[in-house]
Amino acid sequence: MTTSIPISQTQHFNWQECLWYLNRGFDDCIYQVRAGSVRRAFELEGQQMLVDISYADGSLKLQWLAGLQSTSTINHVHQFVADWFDLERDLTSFYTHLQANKSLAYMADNFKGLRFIGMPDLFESLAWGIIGQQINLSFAYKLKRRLVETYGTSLRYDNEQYWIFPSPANLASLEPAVLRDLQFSQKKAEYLITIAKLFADNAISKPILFALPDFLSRQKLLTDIRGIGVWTANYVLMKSLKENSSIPYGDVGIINALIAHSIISDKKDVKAIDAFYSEFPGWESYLTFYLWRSLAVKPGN
DNA sequence: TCCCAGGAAGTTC
DNA sequence: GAACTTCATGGG
Repeated sequence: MTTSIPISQTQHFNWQECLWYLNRGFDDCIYQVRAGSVRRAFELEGQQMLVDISYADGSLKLQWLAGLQSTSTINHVHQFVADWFDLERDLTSFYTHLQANKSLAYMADNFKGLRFIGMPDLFESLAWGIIGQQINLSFAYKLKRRLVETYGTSLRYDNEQYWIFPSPANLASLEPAVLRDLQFSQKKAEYLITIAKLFADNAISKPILFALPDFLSRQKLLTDIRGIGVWTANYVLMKSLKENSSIPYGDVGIINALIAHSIISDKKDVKAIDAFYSEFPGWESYLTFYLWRSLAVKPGN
């Protein structure tokens, strides 16, 4: 059976752009992009599900290939997908800001309809942030795949295997040495296990973060955890909690994109970076995402 | 070989 | 506090 999720502001929605970003040359083990659709497995209350997501007539269509459709599973997956593709955003103001900047105006056309691709699962988002620290993205995706294929769960459908990110409980009891075998550094192994324990003990969760009064208090809760600095905290707040004004300071990708657009000339010029971002109040996270998008090049473009 | 990767923590001055 | 050092390994 198929279910449907409406999209706000469909004039600023381009499904092919979103799919292209998902499939932009990195090997993410957590979903599979096909022609016109993406497939992803979910797990809720011990139930595994597989959903094929496509676009038609102003809404996303979810075809349930496997797993139980109940009120709770449908609600869970719908909320996840709406967050994943930022379906409720109105980009009109963002594009106005882009067009006001000579160097970036092209993005409002070239990337039109690309929604912020989020990571709704907070644990996955934090784990991914830690994995991605200071290593190139190709290697980071390899580490993620090894982690998921060793400690995650999966389901088979139509001769394909669909992986589900390991639960905190499954990682909390590990020794760092077994992650070292997957080529995690000692520190990343320790960080990841520590965070898995915090999740397993319910010391951190989306509701806990959302209950805090503002951005800085959420950031502090995260950076007080060993292994999470400002970069990781702001990355996660942007990708998972949909903070609009989060800038992952120090991000190599952002710096390279700003240099490529002749917006800064020195990676240490924090003042120039802040001045640039101040042109996009409320859209700092989107701007960051579009800068990352600019680093990936479409064949033929 | 050398330098860089979508950093963080610890140490030194 | 700013500036190094260490971690750790793939990729160009």
